[in-house]
Amino acid sequence: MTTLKDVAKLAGVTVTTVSRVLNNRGYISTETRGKVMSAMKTLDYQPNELARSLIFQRSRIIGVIVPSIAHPFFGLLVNALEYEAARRGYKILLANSRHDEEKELAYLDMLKRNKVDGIILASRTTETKPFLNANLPLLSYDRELSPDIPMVSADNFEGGRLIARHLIARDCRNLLYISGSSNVRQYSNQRGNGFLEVCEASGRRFAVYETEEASFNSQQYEASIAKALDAHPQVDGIFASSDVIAAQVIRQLAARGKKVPDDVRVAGFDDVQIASLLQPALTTIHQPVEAMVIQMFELLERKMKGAPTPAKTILPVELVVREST
Amino acid sequence: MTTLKDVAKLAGVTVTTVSRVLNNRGYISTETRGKVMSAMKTLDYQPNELARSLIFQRSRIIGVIVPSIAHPFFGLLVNALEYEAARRGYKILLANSRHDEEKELAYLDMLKRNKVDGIILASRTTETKPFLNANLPLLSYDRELSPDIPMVSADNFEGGRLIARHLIARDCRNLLYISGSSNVRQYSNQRGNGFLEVCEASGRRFAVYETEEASFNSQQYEASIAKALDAHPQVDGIFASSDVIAAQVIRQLAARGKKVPDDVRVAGFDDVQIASLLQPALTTIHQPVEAMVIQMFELLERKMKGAPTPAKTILPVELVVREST
DNA sequence: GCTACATCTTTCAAGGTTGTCATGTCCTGC
DNA sequence: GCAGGACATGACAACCTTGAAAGATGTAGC
Repeated sequence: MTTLKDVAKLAGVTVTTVSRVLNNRGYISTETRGKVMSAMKTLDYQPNELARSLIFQRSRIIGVIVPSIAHPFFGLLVNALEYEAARRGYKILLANSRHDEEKELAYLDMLKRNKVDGIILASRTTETKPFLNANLPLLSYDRELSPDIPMVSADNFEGGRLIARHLIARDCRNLLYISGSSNVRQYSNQRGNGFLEVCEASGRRFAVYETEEASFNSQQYEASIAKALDAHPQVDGIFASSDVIAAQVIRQLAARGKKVPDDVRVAGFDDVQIASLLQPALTTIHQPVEAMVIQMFELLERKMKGAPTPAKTILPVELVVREST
Repeated sequence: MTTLKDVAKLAGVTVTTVSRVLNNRGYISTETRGKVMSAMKTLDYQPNELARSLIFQRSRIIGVIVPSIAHPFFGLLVNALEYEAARRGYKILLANSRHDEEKELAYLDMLKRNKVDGIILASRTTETKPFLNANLPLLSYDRELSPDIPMVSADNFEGGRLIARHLIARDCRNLLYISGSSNVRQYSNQRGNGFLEVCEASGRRFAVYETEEASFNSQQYEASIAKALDAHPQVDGIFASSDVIAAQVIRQLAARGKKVPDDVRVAGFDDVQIASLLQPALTTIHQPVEAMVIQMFELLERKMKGAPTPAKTILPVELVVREST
């Protein structure tokens, strides 16, 4: 590995001078600058970020904790996060908690040891104390953890209302909400609340089904969906709390001989890739991923400066009407 | 931030002694150990990995360069990578190249500056020199870059053969291969070669369609698929080079009034989540993600030790028969 | 001829940790 | 009564970089 010392020796100056050239600071003669530059080039010198981080007490690394990067929505989110991070000169250290509380805390420790400049938590912790004590710029996606931890989220409530109004406009009379799981702290539960509020106001028949915790983790919802459909054979409008669940709903409807959208209209949430790949393509709510990600960095940087931050930032969603309704 | 110094002061010893306790090295009296331990606890001390990395000249960070983490297959791959990394005490620094050669090289530099212990390259570079000169444990997924850069890949050739044989067994007479793109260096082109080899041997009619470079990047293949289907209205068996393309093929077949699998049988490749969510669920080739990932770390660790590594490691695939064939 | 200042470079300490070597005490064995 | 080892801790340099301060040179102004 070539270091400043090597460059300095080759250029016949001290390391400080090389550092000066590197950082364009203080007085340097054009002659010296030239010698140093060419020495850097011949040795293919790369500054050691570890050493710089140690001095500056900042690593420009952001830790991102997600349940699983294999989940299509988190793939979308982290993709945008990484893009915005690179644009702002940050790097992303990735951690998959697998919904495991213990792993999550272990990752928190790991990120602290690695002196990340901030953490974006998109996983579903129940234990908030360690995060509060972390003494690190921290924010969460879609989780209300504490007033001190700003949350960024899509307007789930409005999303739910948009879907309900849309299904009602399509003349659905028997509505059903199939939810992935209902962690109290998850702001995404609001999508159900918004949906139900409109249903209730409309005077139409509606029902709610929740899948079990375990099935949420494995993303296997078959049994719960079957139960919901069995209990409501007359249903003609379904709102699934995610596109993945909606896809499974459509499959099970097909197995029962029901056609989408003719017999039953189905909508999802998230607008991940499968939504447009399904046959019929899925009506869904588009989460403003880019806007959320930009907001996350704004908030993190504000926290780094010690500036106050809003407890909640809710960004507007969009109804995407496709073929399934 | 609490450092060794703080702990030492509180425990009434020197930093060396604290370091000793921390690393269980050398002689330490039980009394001192106790004092140090409790001091570490009260101060909630976390060793600074930046400083350790600087000394040990190893960061235990692995850089992973993928085209896009939003692509479902790379989501699957990176998920497994991160899991295996954590198991072995490594962390993952994520980089999305977005198929951009320039970004890829910028990321390489970034990873070098950050002193990663190794790089896993799952992106499609054409410029290999900088990577060869990187002087870093490096390996690639699915790309034959150079004999010095070990490649890990699924047995794409065999996968293509399995699909061809399966379609033929299902009595398809007019076969079609729709490929995502054909970068010469991509080993995954072998899936087409395997498919075509069997087609040829069978004496059946078959054809090949390639989507354009640009459409590969955006994952929008509509136009190419339409062209392929228009040119071959009599086709009854299609092998798409990825599940995402297969999904779009199924959509377009439906638009043309063709039923899958009754009129046309369709198979994909990768076995990502959509394969089982589609209606009908997709027959596909399962890539041995876990095995590949384990192999990648084995190879990286071998490279770190300076041990020789095989140029290619091809792992067996599996035919997953679902409803679309 | 001297001061004052601008220009250029070096010396030294620091960031948090670890490894080497030195120092010191105590015990065992002859 | 003392050598030789086991045990226990400390001082210091090192990893690579940066910043402050000091030193060195040149030059303009009086």
